[in-house]
Amino acid sequence: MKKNIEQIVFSNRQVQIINVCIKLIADGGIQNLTTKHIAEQVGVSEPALYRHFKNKLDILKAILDEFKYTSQKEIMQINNSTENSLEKLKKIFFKRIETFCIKPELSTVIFSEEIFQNEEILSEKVMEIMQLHQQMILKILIEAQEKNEVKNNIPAEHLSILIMGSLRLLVTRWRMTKFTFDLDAKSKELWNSIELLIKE
Amino acid sequence: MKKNIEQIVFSNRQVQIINVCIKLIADGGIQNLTTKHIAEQVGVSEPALYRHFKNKLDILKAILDEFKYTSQKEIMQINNSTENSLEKLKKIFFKRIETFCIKPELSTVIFSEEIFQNEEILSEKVMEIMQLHQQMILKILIEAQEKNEVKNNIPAEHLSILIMGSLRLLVTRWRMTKFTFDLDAKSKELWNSIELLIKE
Amino acid sequence: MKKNIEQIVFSNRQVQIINVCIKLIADGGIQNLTTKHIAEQVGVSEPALYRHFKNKLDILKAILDEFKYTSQKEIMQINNSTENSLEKLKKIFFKRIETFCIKPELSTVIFSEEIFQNEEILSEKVMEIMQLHQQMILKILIEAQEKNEVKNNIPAEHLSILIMGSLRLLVTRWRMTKFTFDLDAKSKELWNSIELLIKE
Amino acid sequence: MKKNIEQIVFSNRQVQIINVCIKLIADGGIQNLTTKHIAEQVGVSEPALYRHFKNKLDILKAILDEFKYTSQKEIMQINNSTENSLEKLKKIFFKRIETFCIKPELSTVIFSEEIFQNEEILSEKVMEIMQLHQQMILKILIEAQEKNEVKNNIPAEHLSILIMGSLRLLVTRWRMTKFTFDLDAKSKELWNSIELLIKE
DNA sequence: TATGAATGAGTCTTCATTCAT
DNA sequence: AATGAATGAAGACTCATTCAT
Repeated sequence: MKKNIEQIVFSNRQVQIINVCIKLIADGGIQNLTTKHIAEQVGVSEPALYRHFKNKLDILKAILDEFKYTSQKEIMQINNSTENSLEKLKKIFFKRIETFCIKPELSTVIFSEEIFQNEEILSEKVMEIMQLHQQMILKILIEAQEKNEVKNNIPAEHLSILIMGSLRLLVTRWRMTKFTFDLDAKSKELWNSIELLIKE
Repeated sequence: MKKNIEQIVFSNRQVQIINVCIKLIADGGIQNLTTKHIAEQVGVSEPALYRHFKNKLDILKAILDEFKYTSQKEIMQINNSTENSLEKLKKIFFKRIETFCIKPELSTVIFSEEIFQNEEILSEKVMEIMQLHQQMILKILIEAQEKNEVKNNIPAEHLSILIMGSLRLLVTRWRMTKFTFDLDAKSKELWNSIELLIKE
Repeated sequence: MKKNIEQIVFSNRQVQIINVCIKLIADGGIQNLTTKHIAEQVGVSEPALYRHFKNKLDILKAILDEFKYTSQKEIMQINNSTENSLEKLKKIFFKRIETFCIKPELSTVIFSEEIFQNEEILSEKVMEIMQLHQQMILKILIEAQEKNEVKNNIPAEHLSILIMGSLRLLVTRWRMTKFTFDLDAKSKELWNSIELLIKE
Repeated sequence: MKKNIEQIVFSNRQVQIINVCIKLIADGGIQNLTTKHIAEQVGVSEPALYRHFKNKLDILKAILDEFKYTSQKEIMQINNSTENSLEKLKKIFFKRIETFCIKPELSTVIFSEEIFQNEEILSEKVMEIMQLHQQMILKILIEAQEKNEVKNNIPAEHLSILIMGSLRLLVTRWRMTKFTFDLDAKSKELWNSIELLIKE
């Protein structure tokens, strides 16, 4: 919010590599992300990867930058709309769900902070992404409480943890059951319950 | 619940190795868990490890088995007490928090399902552990609803996701901020809010 | 005879590796065939070997395939000639001797079935090679008996064992005396005796 | 013949270890002969083996010494009998077959000179054993030729190669077909053919 | 832009052997 | 006579990366 959103431009090949990497991590964890596997999946030789990224670390950075950029844009857009606060929260909630429905592998990568804890620079980026969401949701929740759209007797921070925590856990369960249930439907039901609970 | 709890006995050395491994994973992710590092931290040569575990996979299995065994015991004990249902939930909630306060590294390992997704047998164990908790909490929540200790207009499953999801997210934030805030205090506040929300 | 001869193409490096391996086995047995030694003798690093063969087993397979292919070709060629049967036998006999004279190390590898008994797939290949020779020699011997070139009162199978057995033992002695006698000369003398014995 | 036969005394445990080793080599080649496997099969711990043999090399020496001692005794006995020369040859021939019939694994070890070529001291012992047999057979063959029991127009050395070579090959085939044919019967038939060929 | 060949550093694991008990 | 614990050396193989073409 403080920093400007940096426009990121990736070449087609870079985007392809990023997506292949997300899939590889989703499939077999960070240990599955080897240059050999990436090259195989992309359909080029290993050295070719180095034309597009300086090294493996740079690919991981790119994954996070891409995600950060996209979700930042989405969140901003929702926040700048004229809807009421509760509606904004709902939109953010479902935007995330939508992202994962479209690209399920992403959920594995984004919610596995462990993957990026090896490198200072990566774990910082993960923190940034988490805070980005958290602060925006907190801000909107406080607005909502001020406008009496949401209960006042619960600290906004706790509401934020409840909402995002349950979103994360639902997605985690979806992922662990190999995406076998309908995340879209389940998340709508969950949101209804959340609304019921937090609304004044 | 269906299966009997299997008693697991690990030698001193095995327990030491298990703990070293948990620390290594917490420090630098699964990629940091190499036989070289384990041996260094334990203070023996690499081959010596193979006297105590068949191979690396067996150590990871042991970590999960240990945790499963311990939390199963705790949960059973709480469930068999004569307290009311809400009190039981609270006890389970704080028991988990306590476990992580005592051994913070464990939180990294236990909530990073990604670590274990490489191997079928490990991800199955992770699923078992998750289901163990989930099912017990669900059961207690339903009892609580029947006894009107907890709101009836929200599906128990959603309440379960809210409770466990927020617990997980709080712990995750604690971990990502390098254990710099007082988890014990924060969790108590969070629980108060949860109670406020879900009580009739 | 039933199956077609499969053309095998090995790169220069592959051929070099194969030959180095044959030498290493001849020098110090299968226990001497380590990736370290192979790499040293080839003059590359150990990992480089894996660019040319999937693993060590594949190198051993290649050794046998190469030999099988070569001797199959030779035998076929001799068999398809218009010479009389005894002459064919002689040609096959001396062809094998010639092969070993040119590449003495090969004798160690080829007659040491023990080397390959570790792996099902290798011992099968060894069997194939043995049967290939045996069946052809048997066929020619039976023809020879029918044409009265060779004694009829001895089963062809026994003659085959006598011929191939003595060839093998002569080569084994040559090998065990570190190739110090003139195999070429000795084998000619031996063949004369064999002819004297088996001719009508 | 020149040297005296050295009496060798092995303890029960030593004999057990020797036999286990022979089986292990027969089963999976020299690479299968590890202290771990030996200990497992004997039913003791690895260090216990070192109470009975100085090291692994000493076990291999013992295998060869045992075999040498036994066959030396047998051969001497046969040679000292009053039978005619051809009969002696036959006895030696069948004595070896009998040995293998009783202890099939031995055939793998004894005819796989490659196993012992790693160590000078072992390959020397193998040579000694081979020469022991060869020289005795040669001596008897020459006697037989002098007494006109056997053809004179073939060098005794060639007859020796034919006899021992075919014995070896028959046994090798028996071994490679996993001892599935009746070696005893087949060897009798083979000997008949040999006699037919070499008798005057 | 791409690749075939290569490699130093490191992976997990097994080897024969020793030592204190 | 035997073992539990340990280890230096070595085993096969993989890693990310470089370089010449």
